[in-house]
Amino acid sequence: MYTRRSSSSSDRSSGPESSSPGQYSPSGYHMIKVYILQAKLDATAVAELYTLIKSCKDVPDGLRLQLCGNPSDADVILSNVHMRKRLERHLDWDIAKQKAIVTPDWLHDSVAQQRPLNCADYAALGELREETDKNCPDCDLPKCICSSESSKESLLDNGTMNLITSPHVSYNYAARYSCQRASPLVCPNQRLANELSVLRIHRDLEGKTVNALSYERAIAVSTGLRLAYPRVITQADLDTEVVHLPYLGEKIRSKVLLCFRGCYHYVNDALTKINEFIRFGRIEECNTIRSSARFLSLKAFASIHGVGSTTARHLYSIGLRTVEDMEQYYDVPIADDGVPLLPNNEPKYTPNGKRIPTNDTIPDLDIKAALVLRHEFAISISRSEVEEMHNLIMAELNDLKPGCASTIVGGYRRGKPESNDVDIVITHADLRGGGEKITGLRKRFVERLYNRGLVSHVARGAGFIAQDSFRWHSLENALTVFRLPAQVDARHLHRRLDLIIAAPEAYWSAVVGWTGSKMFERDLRLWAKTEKGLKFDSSAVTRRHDSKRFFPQSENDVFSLLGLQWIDPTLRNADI
DNA sequence: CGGCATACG
DNA sequence: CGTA
DNA sequence: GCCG
Repeated sequence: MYTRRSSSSSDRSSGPESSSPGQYSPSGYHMIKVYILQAKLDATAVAELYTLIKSCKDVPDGLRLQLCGNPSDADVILSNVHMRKRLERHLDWDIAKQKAIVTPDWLHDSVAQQRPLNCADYAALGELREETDKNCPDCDLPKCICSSESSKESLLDNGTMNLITSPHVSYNYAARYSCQRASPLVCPNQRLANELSVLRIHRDLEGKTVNALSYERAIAVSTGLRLAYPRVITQADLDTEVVHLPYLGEKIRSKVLLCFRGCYHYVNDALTKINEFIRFGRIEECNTIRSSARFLSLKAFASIHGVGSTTARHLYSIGLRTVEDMEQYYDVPIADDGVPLLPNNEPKYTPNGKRIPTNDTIPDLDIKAALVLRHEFAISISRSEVEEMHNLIMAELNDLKPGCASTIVGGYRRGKPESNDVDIVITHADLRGGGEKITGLRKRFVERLYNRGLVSHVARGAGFIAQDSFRWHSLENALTVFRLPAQVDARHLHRRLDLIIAAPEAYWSAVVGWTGSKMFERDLRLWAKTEKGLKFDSSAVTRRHDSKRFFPQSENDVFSLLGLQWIDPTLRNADI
């Protein structure tokens, strides 16, 4: 049974391991969700509060705090705003009355004593002292299932919290489209998938994209096999069922059989007529590919963000062989110690901790920058770090525009323990109708993150601080490079972050469109076209004959509009 | 033998 | 052409 | 490379 765990818009701050306020911790303290209202707090103060919250994780049996990206999800709100009028600019008064609103001192003192202190003593607004007292989460009674469950997201609450993937889907492993099958993250036939992946990458790098697509489909089928065969495939399986699987045609099937059967394979040697012995469980062609210098060079080139197979082949053709050759070719500055130098992007601060606006363009994530950042980009991102980034980003956004809802999508939502990047879909009731409102918010948000020193680069020259767009959009995305503040994470690594701003009517299409995996998305679109006469993209479902657009109101809506069974995000891992 | 996802910059 |  |  596969229970759904994270597709409501209110998963803002809910990783699978996060607790709701009603749950007990081993320490006896409840998890307290803290929101930081940034108005009247400078960047240094905010970073210090983040660090304090994070520091509690290292104290066993201590205070349990969780940074929270949205005030309505919070138990406690930290604020330096003391006037009702000013507060209402950032926070709905009805929500404020359901929270404990305290000064940052509450956090300092509570952390110092490793216990939640009495909120009333720290009330930020005299007018709300009573509510703050009443809503204070320090009560040690089970009835303290206080506040936040009641203030659940209404705008995007889609009523599909407890969907499960139909068992029927799990036995659908021979279906033609990966959006009809269940593809779990880990499959026991991993070796087969890895071998096929070598062939896929090779075909891709050599420009044979349709061949590569065939291998992708074969891999996607292999990933779905696990639920039908909860074990490694046997000879008997091969002889009966596997031969009927889609996308394992004559050529790929012979390689698959080779990989599984493993024992002997006959390659006709024209001269000696001697049968060659093939190593167990491997596809001979993969060995050739893996040891090819050209393959290794092309693969290394294409691993750089912004370099695809065409550019990789070009670089090879003009004599480049290593990424170090690329550094020379692209004039990447190298320090005395041999480490590539980043252009001087470090934000400058006033003594108050406010960033000095450079009024400059945001640096572009071009190939040169990507070369410098490649080592950091290669370091994977843990789930807790993804959540940390999300919380911080939403705290910033809700300070800029209160009331935003968001979902972490991409590999994180598919359950991957480590991510290469972070994708977040964001919406707000005010964005209905899209257009300039979305462009405006995206621009202001990225600009703010840049000025806060949280974003260092933006992909494809969208970095002009002042810039107008004429086009109408219900969805916009910003491909950025993000860094957690050094006070929050000493490594201060550059991470790739994709922000997708969607009109509310486009939200669920965007969530499905950005959850992936890549093959799952291609098959959704192919299924929609060839089987249903529909077009699916990340903003809507469109009927092809009259262009009528449909706006799904839940994730399940997307699937049912397309005539598909809902599949849990963790079973959409149709790629390796 | 034609099609293979769709959109954006 | 490259990225999602 | 595979499918209709």
